[in-house]
Amino acid sequence: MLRLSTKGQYGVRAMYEIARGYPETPVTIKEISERQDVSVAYLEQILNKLRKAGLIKSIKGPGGGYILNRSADKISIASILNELEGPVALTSCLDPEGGCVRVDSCVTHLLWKALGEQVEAFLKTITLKNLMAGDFYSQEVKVKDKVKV
Amino acid sequence: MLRLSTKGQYGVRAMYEIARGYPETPVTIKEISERQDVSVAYLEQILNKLRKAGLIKSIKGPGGGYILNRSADKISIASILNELEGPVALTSCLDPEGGCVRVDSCVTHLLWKALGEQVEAFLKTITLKNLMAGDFYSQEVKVKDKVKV
DNA sequence: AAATACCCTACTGTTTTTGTCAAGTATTAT
DNA sequence: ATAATACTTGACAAAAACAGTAGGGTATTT
Repeated sequence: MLRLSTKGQYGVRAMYEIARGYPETPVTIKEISERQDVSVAYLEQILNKLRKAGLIKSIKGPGGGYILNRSADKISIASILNELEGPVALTSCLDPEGGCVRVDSCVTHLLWKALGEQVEAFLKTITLKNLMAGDFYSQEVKVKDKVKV
Repeated sequence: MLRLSTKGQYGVRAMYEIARGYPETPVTIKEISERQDVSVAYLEQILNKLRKAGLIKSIKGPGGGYILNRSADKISIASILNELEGPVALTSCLDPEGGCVRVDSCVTHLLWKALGEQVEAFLKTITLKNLMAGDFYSQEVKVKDKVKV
């Protein structure tokens, strides 16, 4: 259950490669493609979104490539996935645009909401820098002491 | 991102209805269908899985229906979702059957693993009883202090 | 002006999801 | 017995989401 799309996975891995070049060396799509074994065309789609979101910037022409727009410790995994897959919304009920017709009567509504918040909180605490260092400080993600309906 | 399938959602809601009848009254599919607005045919599939998993038992014939196999405080949301959607496996990498060809080189492997474990831990702490009471004690789900690769 | 490298949109095959349908089996009440 | 109730099972199909390709375009450097 709860599979992450390849877009999200590849996106994080691509960001990891770009982070490795920061702040000096732009990394080309081709390099990312080879190192992470993802097609250039597919990466183009992914990096485009991340660029538009302001996470990375691109430099055209020879010697160009992609580079982080801010330092690795300021880019969370959550911010990457949010751009590529949208916000965590375990049910259509919880889609940002709303549309839950049963909200009040839906007994599980708050449950999914709490779980979503927990996931989001976790992903926010982990940055690209953490990923590169290979250690995840999971600072006690606490959702809520008690949620009473 | 991370959408839960309707099967999982309906499953939890169906279990909620069945829990309401426990331990006296078997609840029929028809009743669940009406109260939760899910088709009888679809519920049949879902309840069948839950029955085979031993979470509920069925009583045939008039006056029959479904009933919990153990008390509501002994059935976690995790156990329901696990039957209907399989274990949390955010990437194919983490599928129980294995098959990750890159494990060592995959920088994100541990990240997804940690997140999955966090989700699973959260869902395990919440039981049908909690759901019925409407309060989720989220007892500080702590993943790991520090994971060093 | 040639080479490099990003930019953008459309499209398509596959897989998963979300159900429906039809025919069956078991049990109870009369 | 038999009719009514209710669960059981497997096949199937429409629709949505996913994963990725293709092909042309634009900007920059040497």
